[in-house]
Amino acid sequence: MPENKKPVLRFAPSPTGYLHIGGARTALFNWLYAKHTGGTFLLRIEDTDRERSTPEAVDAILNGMAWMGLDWDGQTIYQFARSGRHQQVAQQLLDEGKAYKCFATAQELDDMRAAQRAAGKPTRYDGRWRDRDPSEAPAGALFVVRLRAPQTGETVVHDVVLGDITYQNDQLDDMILLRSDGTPTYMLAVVVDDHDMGVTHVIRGADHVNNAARQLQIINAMGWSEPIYAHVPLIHGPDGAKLSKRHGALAIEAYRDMGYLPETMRNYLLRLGWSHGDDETISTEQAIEWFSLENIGKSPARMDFKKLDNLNGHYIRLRDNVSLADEMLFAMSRETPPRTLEAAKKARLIAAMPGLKERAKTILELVQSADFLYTDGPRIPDEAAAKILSPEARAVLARFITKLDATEWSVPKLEEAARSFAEAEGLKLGQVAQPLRAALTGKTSSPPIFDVLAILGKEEALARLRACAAG
RNA sequence: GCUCCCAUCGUCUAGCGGUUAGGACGCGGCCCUCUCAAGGCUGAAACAGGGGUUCGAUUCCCCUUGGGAGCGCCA
Repeated sequence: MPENKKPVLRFAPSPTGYLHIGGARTALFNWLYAKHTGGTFLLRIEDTDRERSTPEAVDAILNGMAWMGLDWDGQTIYQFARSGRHQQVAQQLLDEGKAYKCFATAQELDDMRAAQRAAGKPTRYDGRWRDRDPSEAPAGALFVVRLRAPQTGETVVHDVVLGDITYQNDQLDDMILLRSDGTPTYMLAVVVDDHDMGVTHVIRGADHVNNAARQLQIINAMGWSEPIYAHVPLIHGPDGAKLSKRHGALAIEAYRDMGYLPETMRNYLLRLGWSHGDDETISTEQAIEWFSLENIGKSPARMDFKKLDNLNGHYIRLRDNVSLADEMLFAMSRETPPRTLEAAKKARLIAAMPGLKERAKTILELVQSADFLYTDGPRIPDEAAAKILSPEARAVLARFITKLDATEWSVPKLEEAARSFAEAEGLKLGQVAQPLRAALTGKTSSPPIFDVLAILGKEEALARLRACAAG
């Protein structure tokens, strides 16, 4: 690329499924690099496989990008719409003798590969039509267009993360450019589109390294300049095996549904395969400032949900109370059956948020931990809370209610009341606080109990306590 | 089978010839404390193995082993 030109990046998913975690990271790296360099970030949907591409998948990818907060420049490019141009390039290659027609049938090729495999040989197209004249083919026979790839020498992929990767040309065969129905293959389409779009840097999954060599052959045949490659090692499951649905190759939106925040995902995915010294929690702004291709690691990484949880807790604590309430409401709206919250309860939720968000690792946990705020009336204690509410504890509560009723309803006064009450009763504060918590929230853990008292309000709090004390 | 890539605590990683091998998550202990968290302090925990190169290898080279990717008229 010209020295003084801004980089042009692209994310090029195929719409044959949702946007998974690996794709999201690839998109993130491209986006970050574009932001970092002031370059352009383009989105190209690789929908040349008409059988497998679906509009639903396109939506899933677009929605996933939006949720991740990754925006792109200009219009989304659909590869299929450009097939005319791809064919034009193939024709040019054909005209220049850099490509040729191959009349071998699919069955014929299957047999060829089976025989090669059986003989312990590499499975490669044997070039059977490379030097034959098309006139030798049966009249009207279908053909594919293949690249007349170099048979000697080597092709080297200069990769910023992996270094130079050298392939002997005799290890590479003549790849198909145009299928027998005349449609372009992925190999041709990527090269042509990247060239036409002015793409300078190709950041993509390491599952494409082998493709890079073949794509380079097309680039060379066309006399185009090669992009800078950065192949990012793949993400593996917790067991080190290939990421499968079972352990995390989920749609990026599944992470949203599990209660993770997009800023968490950006930070987590960034650190999975990229580093900046000892820095762990890196804001998106810092990431843009610091991101570099050189610091991408070479080895595959595994998903670690514990660490994801920890990071998510961090970002939950950083969020403002209102946006957190909105996240919770969104999560509740997706439950079956969906739940909603009236305005007064939402206000109560927001008031309680500072105490709530300190203790949650996911939005889902937040929703659960706040359930004592959604409705009025006595709580049904869970198992552990029921244990605390012994007859003695209820008696303590009954005595404390009288004092509480005469106390000014503010956090400091309430705490003061509880402390002096406990002292007078010869109890530890916990022996008063825990029954209070159990009666008020139905649980054994909650935000600080005097905050809970204050947020619930005198009337509601006393009602819950009276009901509990009465058994 | 063939081609290519990778290899530091359980996990994510720092390290770019000389370090008490650092940080983070998780795990243990202590502190704080009305619970649970958060936070602070602290402990255990790694250079896959073997050869070289070098005064000196976690670091450079080779082999082994172990992982992974690719080998479609899919992308």
